[in-house]
Amino acid sequence: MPASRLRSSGRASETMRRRVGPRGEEDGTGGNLAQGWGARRGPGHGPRASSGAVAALTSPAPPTSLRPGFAGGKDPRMAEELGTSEREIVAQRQRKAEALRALGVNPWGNGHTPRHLAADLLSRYGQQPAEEIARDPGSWSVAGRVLAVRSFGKAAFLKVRDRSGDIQVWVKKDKVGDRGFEIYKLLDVGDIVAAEGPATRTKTGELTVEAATFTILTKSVHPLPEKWHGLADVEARYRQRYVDLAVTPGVRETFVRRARIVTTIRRFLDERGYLEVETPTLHRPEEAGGAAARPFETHHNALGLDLKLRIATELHLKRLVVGGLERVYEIGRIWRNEGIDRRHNPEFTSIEFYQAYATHEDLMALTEQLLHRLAVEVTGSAVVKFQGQEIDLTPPYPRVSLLAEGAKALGLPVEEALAGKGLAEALARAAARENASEDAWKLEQVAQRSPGEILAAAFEIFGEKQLPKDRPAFVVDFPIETSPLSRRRDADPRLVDRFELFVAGMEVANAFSELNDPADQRARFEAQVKARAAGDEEAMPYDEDYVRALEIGMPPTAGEGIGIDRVAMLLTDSASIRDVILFPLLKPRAAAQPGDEGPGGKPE
RNA sequence: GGGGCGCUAGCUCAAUGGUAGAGCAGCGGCCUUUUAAGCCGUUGGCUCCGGGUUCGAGUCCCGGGCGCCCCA
Repeated sequence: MPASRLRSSGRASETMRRRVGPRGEEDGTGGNLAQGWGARRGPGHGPRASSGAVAALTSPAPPTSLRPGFAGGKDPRMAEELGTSEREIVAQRQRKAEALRALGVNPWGNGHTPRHLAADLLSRYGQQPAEEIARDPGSWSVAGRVLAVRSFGKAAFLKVRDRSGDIQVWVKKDKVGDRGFEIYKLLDVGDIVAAEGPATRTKTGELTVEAATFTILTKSVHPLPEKWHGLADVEARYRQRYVDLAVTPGVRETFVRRARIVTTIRRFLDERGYLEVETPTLHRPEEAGGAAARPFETHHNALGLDLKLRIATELHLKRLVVGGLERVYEIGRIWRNEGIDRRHNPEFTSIEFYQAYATHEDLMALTEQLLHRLAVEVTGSAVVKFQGQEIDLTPPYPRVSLLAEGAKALGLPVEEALAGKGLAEALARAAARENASEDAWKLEQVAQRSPGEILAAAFEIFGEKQLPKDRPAFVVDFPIETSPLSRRRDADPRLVDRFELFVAGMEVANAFSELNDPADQRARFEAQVKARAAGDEEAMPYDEDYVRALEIGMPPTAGEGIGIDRVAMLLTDSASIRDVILFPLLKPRAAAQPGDEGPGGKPE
């Protein structure tokens, strides 16, 4: 089987670079899909803002104390007039929170449930003109984060965002009353507010809730990024994704799409009789996960057991096929202890699925259907735009022979290349040709390996860049050496029945007819063990239990892995995998070492 | 691991080696139909960190940190 179902991110190339082995897979987010963000709160709980007044009365002063060292002669009462460094802004806002308490409003209260969404107003009124809305303005109860405030003396327009979109709220003193307006005056951009009132359309044409009641539900004490440019600092965006999601256009949509991708895949497979399962993420050291990758190591205390985080879900899933679950899939997290770049994050999500009585050919057709459906359901079109390139995901996808293209790149006939005849010389020539490039180094690295591995490397270096850019392509004809879990091809035992799907230069899927001959599997594992002994840290361990499972008998099966993150990149036009992972792994910021004098710290 | 680029106010960005600035946000004032509302006034700085050169460093040099891109 698929030695490594693909990893969502084109690790394949990396893999090949290093050792031409199987590649990984990935997995999906576990369990529940995005079901909705719905509010699950029940009916109102108790009183709101019950004891605010007491607190307020007893704490009118805290603010000033928050500003150390600012004795500069200003009236402490007017502390608000002091500066606006972040610390000062926080202090100001906390003071406003206290003022809210004095008004009987708990600045971090609970118990309010809006009855409508921004989108509800839009679907009710659409483009109706003001006069028509006025005939049935209703009473709309909305809540959300304030993203902008345009204020006038006794009125203001707020841009409020909830999970469905944005809605303007119009706060007018004569409508919300004195108390409501006092509350409004303590509002800052970033606060969560609730408003209720009739719908209207303003002179400028914007659908608006004209608040009859207005309150602040949650005080935000840190200033939000500037409204026009938003958060541009990439590092800040990843480290404070909550801010990024709140203010950066498109970020929410990206993750909504990602969730849709996962649900669509589930539906697609469920419709075809697949069973979703969950297999262990903690593996014993002697277990082969099913990919070529270095694992994260961990330890179970109570059992005194060394464990590793899974690098693939493959071998467990195939055990389930042995057990009679003929169509299974798992969407879940995979960990690989590798470098980080635009296409790789140490933890990522894969889906692997296995279907008994199917071949890799069947999976090619299935993959085409799935990708097409994902594009249509998630983006609305079979033609997606990725980094300026239009890519048509309408089947069928062309097939490219790794073997033929690899040999061609080396200037050798296929048979000679596979036999290893003249390979070394051809490789040397190719390396020389690539002189200026770093690829020469890669070619040298594989020079001592088997013909199949050399051909795979040659394809990776020369062939991948020739793949069509305006549509996906299946790469087929993989050498057996690169695929320790794939079924040997009946017509040519030097090859396996495997394919990889490339889109936009990324390896998006990896699949094969599964190897179910236990004796062959033993031999493949032995070869892996040898490779490991020879220094290949990504080679698999010999998984005795898996071979035993094959001895029980696995029906003829085909399996595939798809990198969810890469599909998400493709369908959200994201250049970096970090843009489709909510909390990508980053190095911690230096924790300033006070005691650290550093070099030259001493006087002499 | 190597190379390039970046790091200045809460945010987005300026600043021939010579007093660290603007816009937004904030604060005060005016303003009950705004759309980056507007007008007047105003506060706010460990210029990523540590050394060095210099009369003088955000700027030049060395070392370090984090990030991005390319390469490995």
